[in-house]
Amino acid sequence: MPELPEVETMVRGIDPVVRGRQVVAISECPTACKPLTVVPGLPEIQKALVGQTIRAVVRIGKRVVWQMANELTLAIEPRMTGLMLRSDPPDEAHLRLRFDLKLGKARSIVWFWDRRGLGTVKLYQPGEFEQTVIGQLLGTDALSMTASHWQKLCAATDRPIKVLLLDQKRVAGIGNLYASEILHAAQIHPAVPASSLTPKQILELDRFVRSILQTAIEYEGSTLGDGTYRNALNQSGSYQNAHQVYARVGELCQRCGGSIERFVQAQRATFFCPGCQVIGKQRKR
DNA sequence: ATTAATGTTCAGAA
DNA sequence: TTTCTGAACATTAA
Repeated sequence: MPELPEVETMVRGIDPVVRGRQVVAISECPTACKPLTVVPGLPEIQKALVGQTIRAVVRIGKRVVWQMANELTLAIEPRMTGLMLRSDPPDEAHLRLRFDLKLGKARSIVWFWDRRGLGTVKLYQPGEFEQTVIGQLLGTDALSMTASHWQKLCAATDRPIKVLLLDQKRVAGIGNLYASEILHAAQIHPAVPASSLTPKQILELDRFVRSILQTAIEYEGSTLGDGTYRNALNQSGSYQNAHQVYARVGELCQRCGGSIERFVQAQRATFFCPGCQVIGKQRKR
């Protein structure tokens, strides 16, 4: 679930107890059901990071990234259910990693908690993260996109616009939930080929990508029905209350009164309003 | 009690 | 080269 707003909230939440601190210990949690993916391996990460200082914590796409003073990079990818916490976790059973940090006499503990265990923690050598992840796996950050960049991306493919929004190699940060919300705000049908968007729709897309993601950050993300997502203090986000279409099948569109529908695209649930997100609308005048 | 579905990513196949 | 499929896992709803 964690998409750009949720990961940004995690980064901001742990920053006060991570940035500028020294790593005292990194340990596996004995209660964890199964180990998660740690690359190259926990012993190697411990050896490389213990005693080192964390220069900064930043969000890169949907990853929480620790930039170490010695130029190493630790990238934590929450995937479906991972959380970074600086307080008591939702439960003890799904704690995966514990980071003990210090600044002078001040000590802090940061947890990586992950219910499904699909998250990953990877250590990168100097320059490696920039080259392999930023350079090869991720496109421009969604908050840094421009209308002309959207124009180029959309013109280059006939894939449905919603599928394009989810392609991290093209645009980094947008996930399944916000893709539906953004397209509803921009009044674009999720299934239209990206190449068929009108100039006006490109401008609307550009505008709402930013405004929806920024608002969702202000609301500290979306905590869905199962309550999995929490901020760094184990509190729910509140952007779910602002959702217009996501998981609202059968409810009435607040813009046009249409009944929200769901369909499957690229094996993912898509939500939209058939009343104001119409295929071919761009051809009318 | 099985089966389907859930927010993400990517290796491998088409 | 680009795009699609299935698998990784735990939990809940049907």
